[in-house]
Amino acid sequence: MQPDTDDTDAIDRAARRPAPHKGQQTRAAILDAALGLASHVGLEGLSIGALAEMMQMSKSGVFAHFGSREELQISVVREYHARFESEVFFPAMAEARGLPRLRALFERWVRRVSVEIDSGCIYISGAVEFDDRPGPVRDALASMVRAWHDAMQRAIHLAVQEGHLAPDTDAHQMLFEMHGLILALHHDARFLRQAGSLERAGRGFDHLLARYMPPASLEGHRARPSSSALTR
Amino acid sequence: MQPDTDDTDAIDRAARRPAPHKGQQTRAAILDAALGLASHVGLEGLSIGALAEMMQMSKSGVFAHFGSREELQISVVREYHARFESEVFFPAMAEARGLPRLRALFERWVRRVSVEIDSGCIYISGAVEFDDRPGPVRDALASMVRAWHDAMQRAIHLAVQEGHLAPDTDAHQMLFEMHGLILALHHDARFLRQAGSLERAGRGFDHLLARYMPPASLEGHRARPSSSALTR
DNA sequence: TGCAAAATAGCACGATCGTTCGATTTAAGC
DNA sequence: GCTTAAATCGAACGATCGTGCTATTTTGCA
Repeated sequence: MQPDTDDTDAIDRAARRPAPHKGQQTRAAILDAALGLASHVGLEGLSIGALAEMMQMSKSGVFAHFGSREELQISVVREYHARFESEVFFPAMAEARGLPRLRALFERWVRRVSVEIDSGCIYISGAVEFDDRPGPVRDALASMVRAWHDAMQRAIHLAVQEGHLAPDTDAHQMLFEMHGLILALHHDARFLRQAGSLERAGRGFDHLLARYMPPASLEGHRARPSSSALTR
Repeated sequence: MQPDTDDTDAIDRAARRPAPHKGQQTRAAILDAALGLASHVGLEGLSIGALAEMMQMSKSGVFAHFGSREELQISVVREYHARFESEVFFPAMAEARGLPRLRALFERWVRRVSVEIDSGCIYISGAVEFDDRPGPVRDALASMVRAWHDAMQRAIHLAVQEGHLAPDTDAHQMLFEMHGLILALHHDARFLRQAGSLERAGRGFDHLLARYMPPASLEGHRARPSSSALTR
């Protein structure tokens, strides 16, 4: 998760001039509403008219803050990314490297998705909406998802280095299987409204840990992958 | 997968009268085009105008066959369901019950999704599009996905009965994890355009089989879950 | 071959969409 | 407080959407 580079706009707006700042406030407020709206109807369903009504503003007033619908969508994606980072990534990085951090990452990821059972995850819905739609929105979405996956893979590698996972662990493969659990959780809980999905995701993660555990002994904290906090 | 009941329309149109049948032909042709279109732009992106242009027909000519856009969407879902059944479910049912059948189900499921890397799976995209949109389209979609999941769970139960899987296997849990692999495949291959996703799905399935294998011996064909045809 | 019915076309409607532009209000710095 | 720039509004445009209505063409059967 690289720090948002090339955000020259923000610099322009925030720092370079002494600056009027009322615009930024309402822009942030609009973005907040847009995020909530997009969570329900998707990035494609996001309409400036609906957003304006929700903000009690005129369409053109909202529009002026972004210059185009596409730029609005990209801004929403960036905003989502920032929140995801601060709710999932950064807190988990405070945990000790290795298994504790990996577990924290997954738990917070799951918690985020399960909170979003009522609102939808933009990474997931966006992936489906834009998998066939080239353009800057798709690019922004993909690069952020990739950054997140890279971060997860680094955490897995660290866990291998720490001896918490088997030395022959295929990090990409393990990430694939973890991601599958998240997607299945989102599908079953949000679309099928199936109870118990949260617990199934947690159990699935335990299965993964058992599978990728180091061959034997060597460490003390084994005997069972010690069910994650999610299944409690 | 119950045989489509309550399709009184079809009876009405096909059997009750000696019947003109040109309409049904073009209806089928429209449905075919609609399926292809919806695979790319989603059920929500499906527009009668685009469909008419693709069919070289007038909008109202297309419209008349369905009576409403919603009915068109439902018809597309039903058509997709029928094809899914005949490409995945029925052929796999020809395999011997237990592990062979379960393997065939998963392999054909994966093959179907991987063929759809260029066209998109309507079950998956539809789940995301309609997870927040109550109505008959969502109901149709959900009931068919549920039917498919039930079928998979029955196959798992049979594999347990045959002694091919551990007696304490949680069929729902295993299905959850299998479904996750499919969703991760769809995401990584279609959205991220990531090479090797197919193999990762196959390997993930092997991991699942290893995990849910019966405790020890008793059967001869073990020593390793024998990599599925997908990883070859 | 003629006739009724089915299939399709053509046109118009109201709604909503993103976007543009000029006027107007509001905020910020001297 | 005045002034200038930023922020917002209001109205309109062209496009596209689903849908209804009325002709017109095509089809299937006697």
